[in-house]
Amino acid sequence: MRSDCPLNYGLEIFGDKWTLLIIRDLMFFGKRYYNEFLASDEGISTTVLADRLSLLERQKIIRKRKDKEHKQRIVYSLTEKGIDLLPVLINIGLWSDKYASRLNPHRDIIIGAAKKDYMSGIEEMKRRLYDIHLQ
Amino acid sequence: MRSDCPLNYGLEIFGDKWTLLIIRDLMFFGKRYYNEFLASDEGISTTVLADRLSLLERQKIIRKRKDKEHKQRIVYSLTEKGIDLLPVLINIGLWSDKYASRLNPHRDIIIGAAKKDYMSGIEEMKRRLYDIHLQ
DNA sequence: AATACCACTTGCAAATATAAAGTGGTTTGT
DNA sequence: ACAAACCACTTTATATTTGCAAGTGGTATT
Repeated sequence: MRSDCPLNYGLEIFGDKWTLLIIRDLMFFGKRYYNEFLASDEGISTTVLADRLSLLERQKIIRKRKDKEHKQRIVYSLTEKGIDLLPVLINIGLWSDKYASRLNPHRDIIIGAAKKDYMSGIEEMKRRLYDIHLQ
Repeated sequence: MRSDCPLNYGLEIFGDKWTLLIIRDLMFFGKRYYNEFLASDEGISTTVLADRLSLLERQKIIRKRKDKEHKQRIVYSLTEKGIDLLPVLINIGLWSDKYASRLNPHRDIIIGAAKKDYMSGIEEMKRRLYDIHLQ
């Protein structure tokens, strides 16, 4: 049910594991194509992926464009609204890093980017994401 | 499917709307009892509430205790692991506040607490939550 | 002693999410 | 030029989750 809580607004949109994993892939792993998302370690299904991409596009968190060279290929990228989710993802990552086992390969990409210099790290990452968004 | 990504660890646990709404109720609205959670605006069902409380307890994000005066009454509170989710919730709230309509009554409680002085606000709120946790 | 309250649990229908296979077009390789 | 492979999805069928109503075994209130 919808409510007037601002937290609930966000949770209605991305309070779902798969949605946030797609945003993670765009944000930290530089993925852009449908089949790149499909290949993620968590094993998202085509149905769920299509559903979430369409939801994210309707919410204007991501943008869909056709690749200039390959007509059948579609390029996804984060909008400003999507890029603004970086602090949310970073803080989920920092929390997980504190409470999960440290032995994993993705750790350096997500946590290393944030931990040492949290705010300036976010600014730098935002700039890079904007570049991709605007190119 | 489980993966080695630190983000995924967190999402496996609380990457679910209802779970985060319960944490919100504990964190910002001072709720402590089963029927207080049931009464939230979003209308959680008893089945889902019982399921999520048990999950959160198994993950040691919340703690269950019996009320001293009323034996049948059970008091829920956030553990340190739960309190450490504050930056996640705050940032979801800040994002929602930026992109949702501003006309809602919960806004001041969540956003007002964070926006003006973000870091020291978090520290103060953590202290209050620890007091509840330790009492 | 009866009634109300408490934190759940159970049973079941309905809604939702998911996997597996298929579709129609595009590009690649020969 | 033609077949095979690739692309981003749909469709179909099954599995899971959810909401609802009612019930449970206690405890507190009147």
